[in-house]
Amino acid sequence: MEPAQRAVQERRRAGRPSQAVLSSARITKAALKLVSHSGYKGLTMAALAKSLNVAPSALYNHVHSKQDVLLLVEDHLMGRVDVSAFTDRPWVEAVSIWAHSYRNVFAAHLPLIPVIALLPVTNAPKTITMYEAVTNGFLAAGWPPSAIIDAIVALESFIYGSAYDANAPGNIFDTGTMAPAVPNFSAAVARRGLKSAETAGATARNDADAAFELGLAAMVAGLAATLT
Amino acid sequence: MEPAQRAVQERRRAGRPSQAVLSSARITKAALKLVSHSGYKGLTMAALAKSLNVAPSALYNHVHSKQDVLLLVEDHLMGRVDVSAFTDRPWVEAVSIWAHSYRNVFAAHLPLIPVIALLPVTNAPKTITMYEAVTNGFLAAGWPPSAIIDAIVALESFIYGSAYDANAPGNIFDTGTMAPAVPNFSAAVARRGLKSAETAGATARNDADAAFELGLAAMVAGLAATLT
DNA sequence: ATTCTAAATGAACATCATTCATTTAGTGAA
DNA sequence: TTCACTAAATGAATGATGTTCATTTAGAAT
Repeated sequence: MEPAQRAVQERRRAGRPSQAVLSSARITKAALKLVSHSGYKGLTMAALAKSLNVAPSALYNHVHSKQDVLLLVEDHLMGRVDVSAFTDRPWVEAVSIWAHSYRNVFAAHLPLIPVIALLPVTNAPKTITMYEAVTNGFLAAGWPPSAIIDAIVALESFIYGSAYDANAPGNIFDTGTMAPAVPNFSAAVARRGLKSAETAGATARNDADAAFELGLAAMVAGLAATLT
Repeated sequence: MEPAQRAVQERRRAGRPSQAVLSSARITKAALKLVSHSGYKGLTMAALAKSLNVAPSALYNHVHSKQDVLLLVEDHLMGRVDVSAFTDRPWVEAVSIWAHSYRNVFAAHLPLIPVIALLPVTNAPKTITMYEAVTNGFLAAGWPPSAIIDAIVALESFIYGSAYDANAPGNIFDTGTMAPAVPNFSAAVARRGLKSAETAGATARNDADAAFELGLAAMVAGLAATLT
């Protein structure tokens, strides 16, 4: 059998191969595929190595740690966040489109949120590019440069928290045996999302979506008000 | 030596002791002390057991998992969140006081955020009590019950994200070698927080605080506007 | 007296990320 | 050409950590 058609089961012999087997891009794609199949619980260095037909220790020639792998995945996913509206739509609409896209992408990748929120963007080119597009949208809308980053951070904070909330179970506010002790909260939970005349046209598909729409509209309106 | 004055080094012999050594309350307090001394990295079941002068396996007679320990700690900390303003202050001010307190408490306990955001409150009495107080404040301000939970969830989402951001390193937006490729973002980062005439009176102690104040004011104003 | 349950010990496990010695392939300098 | 150096692979070992299980002991219930 030709080396180029090496079967998955065959062992490669020790030593540097003529053609490099691994690369950041291959590791990123394999990690993403692994996550989509088995979730983040399935994303272990051993499983990642196996999916690349490589020994686990080989990965460490390309990344310093598993955190590095997560950063690669994070940056790749950031390319899926839709910033296109910042070039041709009004600021309020563009922010909404961006925020929805951003939340949707990372709601499916919760374990990356600490990575995005805490690690410098220095080695995340797609992330940096995303920020440039957003910044341009803010500038075009007349935002003073000194306030833009704070506004973006505020919106991102809400987006990250909303990504978590999108994964909350339906019974998250179940008060159980304490219900009689907290009647007003229990009643509010029971009435959550009941259509009123005003909200009859709303389109939220579930509770988490409704909370996200409400909070996003509020923050965007509040931020827009600080501009005038 | 009396059993009551047992030294830390002595081993207890196997078998059920006359007086129970462990309890949820003791485990909670020991976990909290451990975290305050060594952080969440230091909160291992082995270290927790050692601090209680107990074998690690003994903990599992009182909690099902480490997640359970985190839930105990989370609920205990929720008692530190200040909801007092909801009884005697205007809604806008009360929400601000509550949100600041909430963020400050959990910014020091980041690993608990997934626990709060994803686990049912059913076994977290202090958390439930906190929600009742907040709900009462919303009701007193004239909020319709059907909208209260969504509003609380939206605010909490922002608070959780802001707790993360409060732990971000100072160089989180360092674009490094990509700076020339993203000039507007880099400039906005450089100008972040520069005092303008309008913000000259602001009191933010650092960038994260400034973003939190901006976002909170925006969301509170936006939410208040939906009431009228 | 006997049985059952709760709560402790201590040993063992399984899972993981990570490190290290070793091997092999290419590259650049002497 | 030779030699040294670096890059990239293997495979074995390590250390940390959460968790389980058999066993022991104490008190409560039958």
